[in-house]
Amino acid sequence: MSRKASPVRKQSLHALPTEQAQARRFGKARSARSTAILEDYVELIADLIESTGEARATDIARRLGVSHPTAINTIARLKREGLATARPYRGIFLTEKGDVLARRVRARHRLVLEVLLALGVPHEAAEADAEGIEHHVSEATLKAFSEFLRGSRVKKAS
Amino acid sequence: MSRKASPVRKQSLHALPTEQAQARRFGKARSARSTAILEDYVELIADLIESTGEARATDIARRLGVSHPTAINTIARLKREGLATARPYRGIFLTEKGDVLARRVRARHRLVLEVLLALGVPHEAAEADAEGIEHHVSEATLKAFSEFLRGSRVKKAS
DNA sequence: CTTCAATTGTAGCCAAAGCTACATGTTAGT
DNA sequence: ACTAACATGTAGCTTTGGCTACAATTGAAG
Ligand SMILES: [Mn+2]
Ligand SMILES: [Mn+2]
Ligand SMILES: [Mn+2]
Ligand SMILES: [Mn+2]
Repeated sequence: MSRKASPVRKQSLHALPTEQAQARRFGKARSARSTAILEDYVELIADLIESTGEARATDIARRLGVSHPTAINTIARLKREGLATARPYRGIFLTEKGDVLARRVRARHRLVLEVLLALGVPHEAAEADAEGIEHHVSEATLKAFSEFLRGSRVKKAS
Repeated sequence: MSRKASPVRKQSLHALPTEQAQARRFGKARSARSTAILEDYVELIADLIESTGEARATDIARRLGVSHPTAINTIARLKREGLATARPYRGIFLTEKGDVLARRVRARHRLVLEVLLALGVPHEAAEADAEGIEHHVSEATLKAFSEFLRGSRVKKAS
């Protein structure tokens, strides 16, 4: 490739996409990867507040399985990005923006999990995989997922 | 939470998993994230070699949408991890280990893509989302996916 | 055989995520 | 009121994955 004028151009069964298309796709995956952690944090903070009344930095660290300085660093990033605030020794709080994001992320998480379960993925694998997959699901895919679930719920009820 | 003996422990509709379970899940997602880029590179290198005869660093960079030093850096990591070798001005080559990984990754990529399409996700969204999702799909999920596809192929043939 | 464009490499920067080790602050219980 | 356990914060390090700018090498075409 490159300078060499492509010689025979043997076509394989799975042809490559154009450079531009492929770069666009990889770029989307990269940007999803870079927001994945923020999403996990706001979702977890919302969950903790809802189920225990507060979200403390150490609890967040333990649930994520990271050291507490790591959690504190990331929480600082949340603050910088206007997603959260903190009152020391009193826990972490979501801003309006953070709360909106948390709701979206939570809805997506549940939907992905339900689809995996509906496809017959065993419970624990579904839970674990959903934690990663959720960050890479576009609106279009979300819509397809919820329509698929509507369908399979109808089928189950018959 | 934390020191405070949990008072009423009001149960919500979606109870939290245990700390250990949740930490295990997040840990898996983190480790998948850290290998995602390696996987994309070996897959792309295999694709380029198969369809054009060689995989040059600049072509890889263009297709990924990153600068060429970034690609070269990551290729250095591939070499360090024993996945690839390079002959300057002659392209990148996969080691046996790299080739094994590339095959697995490619199979997974196709399967994820097919499942998304079967669920009714529009083509371009499916292609883009698959690029991210593929790195977070466990063996168990893969198995469920291929069984689901077998089912839907049968249904289509009826 | 020369040249010049393309490829490859190097240097040096940045931010994000992770870590350990240590320091400081709070508060629950006695 | 004290104090010890726990929460929080700080310092300083690493690796990864980005970038730009510049340098060096190669080889295709004239
Ligand atoms: Mn997640
Ligand atoms: Mn989640
Ligand atoms: Mn990918
Ligand atoms: Mn892929």
